[in-house]
Amino acid sequence: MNLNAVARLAGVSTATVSRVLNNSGTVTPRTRARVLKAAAELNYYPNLHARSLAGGKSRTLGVIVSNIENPFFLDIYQAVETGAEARGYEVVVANTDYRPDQLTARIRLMIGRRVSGLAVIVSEMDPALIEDLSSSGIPVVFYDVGAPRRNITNVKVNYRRGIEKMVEYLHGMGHRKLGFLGHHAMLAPLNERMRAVLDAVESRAGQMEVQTSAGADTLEGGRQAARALLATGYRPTAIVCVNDFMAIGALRELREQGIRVPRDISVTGFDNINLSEFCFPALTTIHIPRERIGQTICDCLIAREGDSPGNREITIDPELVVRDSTGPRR
Amino acid sequence: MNLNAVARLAGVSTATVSRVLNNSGTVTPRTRARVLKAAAELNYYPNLHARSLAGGKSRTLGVIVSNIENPFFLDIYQAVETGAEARGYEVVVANTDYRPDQLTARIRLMIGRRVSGLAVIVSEMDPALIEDLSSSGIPVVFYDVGAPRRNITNVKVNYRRGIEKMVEYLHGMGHRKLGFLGHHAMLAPLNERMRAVLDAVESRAGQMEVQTSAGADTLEGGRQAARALLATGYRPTAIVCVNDFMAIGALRELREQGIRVPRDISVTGFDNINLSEFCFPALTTIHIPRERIGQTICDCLIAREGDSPGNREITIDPELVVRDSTGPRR
DNA sequence: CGGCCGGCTGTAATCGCTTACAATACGTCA
DNA sequence: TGACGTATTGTAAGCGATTACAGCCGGCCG
Repeated sequence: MNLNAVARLAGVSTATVSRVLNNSGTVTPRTRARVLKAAAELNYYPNLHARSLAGGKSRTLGVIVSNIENPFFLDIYQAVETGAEARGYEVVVANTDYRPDQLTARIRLMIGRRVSGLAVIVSEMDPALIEDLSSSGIPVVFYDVGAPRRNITNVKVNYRRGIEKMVEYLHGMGHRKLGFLGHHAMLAPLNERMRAVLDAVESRAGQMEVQTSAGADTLEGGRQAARALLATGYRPTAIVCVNDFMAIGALRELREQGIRVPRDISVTGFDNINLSEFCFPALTTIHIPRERIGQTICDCLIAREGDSPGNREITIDPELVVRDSTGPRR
Repeated sequence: MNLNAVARLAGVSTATVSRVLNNSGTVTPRTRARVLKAAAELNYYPNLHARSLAGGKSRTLGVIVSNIENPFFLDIYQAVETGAEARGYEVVVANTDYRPDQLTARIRLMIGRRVSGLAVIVSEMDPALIEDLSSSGIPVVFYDVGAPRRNITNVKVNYRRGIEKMVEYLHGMGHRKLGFLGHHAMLAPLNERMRAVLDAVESRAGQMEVQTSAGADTLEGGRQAARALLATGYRPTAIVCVNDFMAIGALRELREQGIRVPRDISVTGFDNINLSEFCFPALTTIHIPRERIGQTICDCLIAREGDSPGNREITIDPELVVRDSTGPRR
């Protein structure tokens, strides 16, 4: 079932069929109707591969995330999708599970698909890959990693600032012994987020201390990280989690150990995913505007005529949201 | 950056390059090395559109879901992804938000992409679309809707049975006044799930009664549906939710109204998503084996040589999982 | 020494579409 | 009536791969 078949049935040339189907050029209403009728009759759907091959553009955006199970990433994907749809673009999403080899494979795949723009929302990036992408020429947005280049825009969240607000808040509530729960992808000692916590604590040296623990970036991972932390015998009065998703896992572990939150231990998240309001107790967290990030990504990737893509850096300043999972030290 | 460029740089023909890149045919180790070097040097990534066009196959599976925000759908998608990856296939996912027009558009898109298989995991289907898909000839799996055809397989969960188990369990716990929380896509009076509840209650006529309420298939939707139900003045002793996701929303509403679960009201979910163990109280629910469903879908869509696709119906019998959100009536 | 065979490469058709350019038709105006 | 501009349609050259088929070359056998 191809253009040719439709053309034959309608008694016109393929060019005309193409024009009708794309609303381009000029076509008599009569012919247009004939063509549409033929297409419908044959149950014809244009081959999009052929279309992008011939047209040289795919009208498709790629989104690569570390863990689509974590609502934070899902929200960003959905925001991009919304923006893309409004502009007549498709979105394809891929997951890396924090695995560097997967990241490489996914990026290859996206380049192979000749996406017209690519958003890479992952925690760590091999510089070689950045180089690859940069030289590929397609507009790229990196989230939270890398530096602007010709065709590369960076969206950064000021995590450091967010963590500082959080630690300051906890300090103000009298907390001095902290726990920090991260996920494995953050084990790298120079990880931005972990560093931010350590630095924030160190800047109040002598007053505060912190111990860290890690698990997978899942509910269960958060639970296990909490369990591991407590199993060491360390007794923090507040546990800072790298994100809300893991915090919810931690909440469960504490609940099952009979530790009351926030009475015995305060718990904080990060991201302010919807779920953070629906868990019990509702999480104190840091708000990251995922919707805005998604829009920004679209704006950068789908550059309007004459707009040059890339070479910008956009920073987002996160805000503290206090709910029920934190309270004064007792 | 195309095959031709690589061929020229390597001093061979495009056919040879193609053979090297696909590990097909026979190529001297020396030439192979030259080609690979040239490809690497040029930063060459094959154009997948051209590839599927020429090859006539896309090695891509499509998955269409109603609401990817609901972990139930996400889990199925991920399971399909896992199975597909193991077989060297890609997966593209699309969301309908329960909108029939979106469903049509997404199916068109998938056909346009010439996916080699399509899984449609949505609640309602226009028969015309089924017809369309059937005649398109691509292997299709419908979840929970439609009937087997030449190239169509059906995976069905015996909801009726699941709901019956649930109602029976609640009845056994002494509950007589039920509430049912659904989502809007189920408002259609002949909806399978709602009917199952009504039937289960009616079969115990005179003893049990039920009132229903609906919201969006989101956390907030569950909360609002719960609020709406209670706002009518109706006081059920147990609330049955159409799925876990909405149940978690309902839990929040009850908590905020000072209604204790399960002391004052029991709450049940459906699906047994991971979250159902992590919310508070942990949900009594019905287990739907998402992983197995995903595998089954892969098995059906990626038929081995000589295997004829479609024309089967697979039924899954769900199981009751009792946790902390339900208890005896008081 | 000629013919044949098998391993390696190259040539060119093909996939289904877009699009620049050519061709045709038709109405208008002098 | 003939020239001409405009609106509509057709012709055919790509887009970047795959792949059937043909060609070439060296070795082996009779």
